[in-house]
Amino acid sequence: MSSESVRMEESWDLQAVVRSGCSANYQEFANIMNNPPSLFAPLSFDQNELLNSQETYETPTDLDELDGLYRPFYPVLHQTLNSSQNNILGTCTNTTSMSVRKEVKERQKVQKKKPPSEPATCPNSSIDATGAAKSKRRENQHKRVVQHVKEDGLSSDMWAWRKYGQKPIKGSPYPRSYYRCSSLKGCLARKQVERSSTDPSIFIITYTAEHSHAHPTRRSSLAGSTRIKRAAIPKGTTPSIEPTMPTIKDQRSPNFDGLISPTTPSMTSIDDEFVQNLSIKNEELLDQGQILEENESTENFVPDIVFSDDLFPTLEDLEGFLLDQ
DNA sequence: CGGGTTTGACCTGCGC
DNA sequence: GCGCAGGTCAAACCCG
Repeated sequence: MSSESVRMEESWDLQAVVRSGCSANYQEFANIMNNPPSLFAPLSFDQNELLNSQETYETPTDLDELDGLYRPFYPVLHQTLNSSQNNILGTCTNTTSMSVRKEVKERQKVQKKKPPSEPATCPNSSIDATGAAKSKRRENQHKRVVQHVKEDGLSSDMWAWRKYGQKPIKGSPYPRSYYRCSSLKGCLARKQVERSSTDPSIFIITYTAEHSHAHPTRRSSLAGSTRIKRAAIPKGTTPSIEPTMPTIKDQRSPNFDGLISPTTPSMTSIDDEFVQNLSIKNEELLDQGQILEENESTENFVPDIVFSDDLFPTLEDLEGFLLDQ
């Protein structure tokens, strides 16, 4: 990533702080400014942390419990993609830093302070027609899958998302962005993306509700979906947020330029192109020496899926595995 | 013209 | 009941 893009990102984050007026810790923020996150740090999960956490921190590693819940949010490739972007050549990482751990713990504290609520029994669930919408809203909030990813993992989900809002979050210098599924009108799937306040190199993605449709089949099948657009910026204003990335390559965000992502908003099935792009990206990462650095602590880390040459000596093997999922 | 982002306003739940 | 914070809406705008 270029220094220019770093500056751009920094300035947008700063604007987010200034404009939102939230109580940012400026010393901490200054530290962040002085130590910009590595964009190519490996994508990761902290397995134990996520396993230990409560309902709002479900993760793909808790597969037994989560499977039914998790699948609707992710295409078959989700887990493998995350792993592959990260570990495709057999590198495992304990991704989540201690600071993120701390953040999670603190959030858990907040959660515990709240009276326990049964996910199945929504307080608003037995009311009138207007209450139905509220009820659904609340219910959606119970179905959450939280994921921590590094920046280069942000493009790893294959649904098409449309941003519909952004809010400054108390206690965090970074705003939270809200996305809804744009593949099909009426789809309730939601996605929130926010940067970790304690480890800016990590993004916290929260999926809520379920997709009410199957994946669009191929990118070419969705009219307009592959168009790359620049965000509309009203006259007299400047972008106030970090370059939000999720599935749409944002042309204002140079750090995504030149990166061949295995996914695009509407790309939802495994095909030759996907496998090829996966391979290309991996080679790029290798060339740039961006595969996992060994100095990350690996304590508590249990890899979910490890990709290696032994497991998948050829792309056909990998593709076959992915198709089986 | 369709589909994307931005952003202020509004709605809702929750804690005090 | 009030205020805060999070989530959503919708108008304005942009781009191909």
